[in-house]
Amino acid sequence: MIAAPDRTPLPREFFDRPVLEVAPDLLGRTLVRSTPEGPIHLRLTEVEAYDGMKDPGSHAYRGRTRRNAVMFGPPGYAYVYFTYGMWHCMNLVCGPDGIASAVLLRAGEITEGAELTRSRRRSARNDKELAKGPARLATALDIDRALDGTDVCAGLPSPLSILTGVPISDEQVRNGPRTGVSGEGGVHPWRFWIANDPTVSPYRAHKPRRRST
DNA sequence: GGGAGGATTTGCT
DNA sequence: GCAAATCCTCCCG
Repeated sequence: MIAAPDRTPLPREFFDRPVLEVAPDLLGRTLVRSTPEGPIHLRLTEVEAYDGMKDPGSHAYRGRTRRNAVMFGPPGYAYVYFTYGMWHCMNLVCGPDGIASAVLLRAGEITEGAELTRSRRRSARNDKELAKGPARLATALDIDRALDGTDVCAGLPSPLSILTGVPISDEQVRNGPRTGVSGEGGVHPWRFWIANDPTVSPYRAHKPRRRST
């Protein structure tokens, strides 16, 4: 018999572990974004781990700044940053207070409230593309820096929380190099996704940008 | 489906 | 100044 999904939010202890344990364990869980129009549910299908100050791919590599301060705090909080002049990306802070590790939420499947996301994702040609990529995910769920530092373990109602759900089996987890990470930080196979899931974003190696003419 | 080029602004060196 | 944990449109095949 199949157990019903557990709708309690993941407790803080879930995030208070090494980030390389937490990242694959997040796959298949449901991120709940509560909005005035109603809840949006996102089943996580792809994530990336950023492992502390030693990780050259991490925003924490060059130390604490105002931008990345949440990464250095306690686990179970959202770190939301702005990049490329246009986009937001969301992470979940892991490990104990003082260790700047986090998991980037890269893609997922909208399982409830898709109609609330389509007006923000006009370029999506089908529902699989609504949250296929970290900035698309944040756009679909109306996530911006106002949510930086949000406690995702506070319990409902909260702007953001993660339902315990039903974890997926290890056999369904794949891993490989991180996407779009420059330099030596890109070599770590710390991107995790669900095998054969159509909402996983395509792999793209980092490409330095040329100056405009 | 994949590559090139542009968009657009913040944060840090 | 310039790079940035990206995405979109256009074009090609």
